[in-house]
Amino acid sequence: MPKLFWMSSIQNMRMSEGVEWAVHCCLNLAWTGPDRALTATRLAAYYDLPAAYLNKQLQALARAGIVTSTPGPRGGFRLARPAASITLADLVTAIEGPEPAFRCAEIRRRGPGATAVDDTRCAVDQAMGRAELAWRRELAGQALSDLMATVDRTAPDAPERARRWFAT
Amino acid sequence: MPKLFWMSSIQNMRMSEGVEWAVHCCLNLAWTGPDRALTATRLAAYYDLPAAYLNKQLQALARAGIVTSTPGPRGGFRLARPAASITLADLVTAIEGPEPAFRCAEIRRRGPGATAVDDTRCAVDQAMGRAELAWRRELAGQALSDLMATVDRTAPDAPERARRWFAT
DNA sequence: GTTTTAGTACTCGGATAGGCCGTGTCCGAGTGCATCTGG
DNA sequence: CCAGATGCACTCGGACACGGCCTATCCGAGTACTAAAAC
Repeated sequence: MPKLFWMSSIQNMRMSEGVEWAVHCCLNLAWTGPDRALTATRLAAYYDLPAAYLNKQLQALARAGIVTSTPGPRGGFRLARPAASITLADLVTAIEGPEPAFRCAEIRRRGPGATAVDDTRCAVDQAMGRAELAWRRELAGQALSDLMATVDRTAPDAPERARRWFAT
Repeated sequence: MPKLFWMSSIQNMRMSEGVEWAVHCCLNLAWTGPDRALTATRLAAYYDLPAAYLNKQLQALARAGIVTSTPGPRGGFRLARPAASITLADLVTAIEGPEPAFRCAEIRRRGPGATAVDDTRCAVDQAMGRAELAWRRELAGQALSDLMATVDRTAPDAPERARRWFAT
């Protein structure tokens, strides 16, 4: 029997799904406004997510200075600054970390083929770095306010519905 | 003792190091030329890498049609087409797979905040898709021949040294 | 009635387990070469 | 000497373990509100 269905190991380089959670949560925080704080539990309930784990992601945002956290009753999270000055690059960096996806292991300096120890940069690393720079640049060009505008255009009732649900 | 050193979980979204291996190996294949095949064992020895695992990566390249493999004595791998028509995007896709790094889980359709089931695309997914498109576009703009030119400029003796080592 | 004070419920915060995928290794199928043998 | 058959060594190819990181969860520290009690 020939092996027709055989999928290679194709699922590498996955971004943490916490990024999607973070962006959606920040949208809700922006719609709610700075006067009211939303708790991790409530945000998790809105999207049917594990509350404790979402809390972990929000903590990362707090450490990055994107949101502020207040403990105790009537506490929760709120945006630390206007939505126009929060970019997708900020959010991705806060969750995924500042490390680039491609890390040059400098294999060119290992084994018999080792090049002389000079200060030249690996050509592969350079090319990959350029690509990743383009990626981050594109992310930095999209602010949270831009996403809000897009949602206002594609699903105009979503913000009001969220506001209403979180108000209760 | 206060915990001064505390790093958050910052190591996400890592690209497989097999990509770096693949690119360097393809460079050597290009320098060697299509007349001679290089075995996985020999390529691994050149960079002091685990031979069997490198073989696995080269198999992925073979499946993608980037290299051709010939079994038996005097067998090995060689480039399937000229270096100018092999882009970094091809290599990354061959190793990492065609799936994008960001996969929208559509959490906006879950829980009480679920939007109506329409055909609109998630705004977050759109923005992330744009960024990843820019990344892939930059990768597609760099061919293997461009990398060879860069190496010729920064380390002019590397190609000849490789040719000589692999010739023995 | 006002002020103080204790209690309580609720929130974030970090430390702690489980599962999946990348990393690494192994052995079998197939091929080309070299050698040996017969003409 | 030459042609054919045989054995062998070498290669890729896919199947099998191990470990690290993401996912998920739990309990403790801290705070604001509530309510009771004393003045």
